[in-house]
Amino acid sequence: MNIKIIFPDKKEAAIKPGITAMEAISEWQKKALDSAVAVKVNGIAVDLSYILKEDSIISIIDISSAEGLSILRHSISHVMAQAVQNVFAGAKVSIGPSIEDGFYYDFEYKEPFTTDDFAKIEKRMREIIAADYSFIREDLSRAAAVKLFEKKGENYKVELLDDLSAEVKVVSVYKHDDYVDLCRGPHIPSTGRIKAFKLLSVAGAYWRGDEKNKMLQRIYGTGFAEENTLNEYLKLLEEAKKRDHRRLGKELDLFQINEEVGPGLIIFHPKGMMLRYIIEDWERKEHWKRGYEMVMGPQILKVDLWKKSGHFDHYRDNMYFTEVDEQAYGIKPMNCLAHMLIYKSKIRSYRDLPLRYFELGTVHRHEKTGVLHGLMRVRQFTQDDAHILCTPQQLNSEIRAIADFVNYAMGIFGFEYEVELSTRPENSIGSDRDWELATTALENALKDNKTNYIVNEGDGAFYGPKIDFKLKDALKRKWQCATIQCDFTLPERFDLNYIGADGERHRPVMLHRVILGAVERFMGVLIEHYAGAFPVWLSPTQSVLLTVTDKHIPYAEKVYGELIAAGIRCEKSLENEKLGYKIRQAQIQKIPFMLVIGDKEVEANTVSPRARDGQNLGALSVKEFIALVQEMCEKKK
RNA sequence: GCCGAUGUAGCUCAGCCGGUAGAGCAACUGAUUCGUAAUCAGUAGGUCGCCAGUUCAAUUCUGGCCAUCGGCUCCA
Repeated sequence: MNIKIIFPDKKEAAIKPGITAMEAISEWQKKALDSAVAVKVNGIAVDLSYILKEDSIISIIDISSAEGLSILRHSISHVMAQAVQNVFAGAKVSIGPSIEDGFYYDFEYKEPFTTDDFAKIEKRMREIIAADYSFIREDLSRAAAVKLFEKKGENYKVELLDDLSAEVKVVSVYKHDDYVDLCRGPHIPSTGRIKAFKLLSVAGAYWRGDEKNKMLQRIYGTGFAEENTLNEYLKLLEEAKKRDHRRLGKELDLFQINEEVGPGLIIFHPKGMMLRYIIEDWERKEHWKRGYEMVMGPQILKVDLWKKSGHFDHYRDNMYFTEVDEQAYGIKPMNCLAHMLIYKSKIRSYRDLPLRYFELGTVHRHEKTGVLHGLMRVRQFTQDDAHILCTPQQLNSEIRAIADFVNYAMGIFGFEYEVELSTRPENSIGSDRDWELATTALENALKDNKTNYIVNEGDGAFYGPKIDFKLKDALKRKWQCATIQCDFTLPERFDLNYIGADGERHRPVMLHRVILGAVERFMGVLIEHYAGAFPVWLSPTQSVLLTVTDKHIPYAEKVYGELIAAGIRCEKSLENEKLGYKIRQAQIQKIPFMLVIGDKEVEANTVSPRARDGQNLGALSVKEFIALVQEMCEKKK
């Protein structure tokens, strides 16, 4: 009995069962095999050597697809694991998946690996690739697999096998040369198919991502179909480094982090502070437009209040404490407490709700040393924080309005973002029912707004579930900025009430939310997003006056006076240098407009703006230039 | 906090097997007065992250600490 095979072009073939997918494809379109790394049979990814036993719809997994590249990288990780074991006898393997831009493999070994070892490992990898070993899949009973890896002393693999659910009776292993790995596959047909790879870095990583477990050594690498795409990627990494906000922060004189002051504490220089002021100023107005009221709480609050809120029990490790007049105080790590006390200062009616309290609130959190990172992860930061107190009925529209606000704000800056819904964590307060209500409220709002999101189980705050909005930095690392957290618990703990239409007391719900998140982090992402070349409305310096010779200084001073009087942020470059030099300096500082001032301009009473992109705007009167900049600010350009 | 790497002039980086340090840019001084990405010459600038130890002698070797970088864990 023949079986029916349907190829990607819908062509059908009747073949004898028992031939491999590769053979079947070869009959269909031999050329397709040149760039095929694996194949999908009835929607399931398998090796090209997969034996066809039943009617099958076949599609090719090509190296040019994301899936194909991922399979290639996974195979490279196996080759690397073998190479590491060959070079470092006794190294134990654990897991080695492909990841977004490459792959890694985690090892246990008595000595630390360093990047100096890469040359040796890569050399051995090239030998393995040159030998063109086939990847051979073998299905084993679970017991046989345990025995196999026990014999090899691969206790991490044994642990993985032990933890499989009881229903799993058969597992697969992949072999090439003398290397065997527990693996679902699929893999490329043979090691010789690897054309371009590079090991990138070593790092510690806890076994199974749990800090209670042993720390293994992770080697990161990447691989591509061809040498030139690999080189392009490496070049891209170099380019990304130039966008690093820590580097640009120094080059553009925006901020410093000083060892004498302490880690994770930011000192804003004039230009960084100007950028920050512009962002905050814009944001305040956006809040007023949306019915928020500005408030401000104190920096330190008595410890008893933090006990009442649950922060002392659940957040203490992240808090700083101090003592004043024999009274214990906690330095605020969040802004919500004062906002609740504002709510409580009066009897509230359902007619008053929702109340939206907004505070650019500076908080302190004791972050672990190893996580500090430029502006992105600091110990003192300012949140554009708000707490919305509303009735349960208002919850949906409030959440949706916040999500729209976030979307509007991100649109102003041209950010793409990802949305995650985080559910109840282990160490949390509140009843199951409240968590259920809160989570559903968030989820419904996302659905009503037709937002794509993923669910992050157990990643919520201790008092409630949250919607997180994540932005990416230059190296594609994701940073949480905006967040909406739904909280039934703190209103309970603080006994917040409102009088309903029925004359009875009711409990309001509280939303915690930030739009930009932490101003510091947002600025960090923003700097990388624009690579330091801020649009005119955000640029700390919008224009710089460049004199051709000393004799143009008086006119430049006059223009300067007019520009700053009109609110244009302007600098003077009057030093005795050639114009080319001044332009280069201004270009490096990424200033949007350079105003050239020479004889022509003095005579005609004009300025000649040169845009950052090199474009010459011709002669403009000072008034015209002011209008141009003001219009760009107005339009957020 | 954990694993690894790194720390030399304001910045970017050299400096071998121990004999108290250099380059480019920036700064300063002078000359030049110049039209769209670097004018020339000169000068100055360093407790070699900090603290111990080994040594006749430590930027160099050893230990501890601090900070930074890449990850892990955690997070705005």
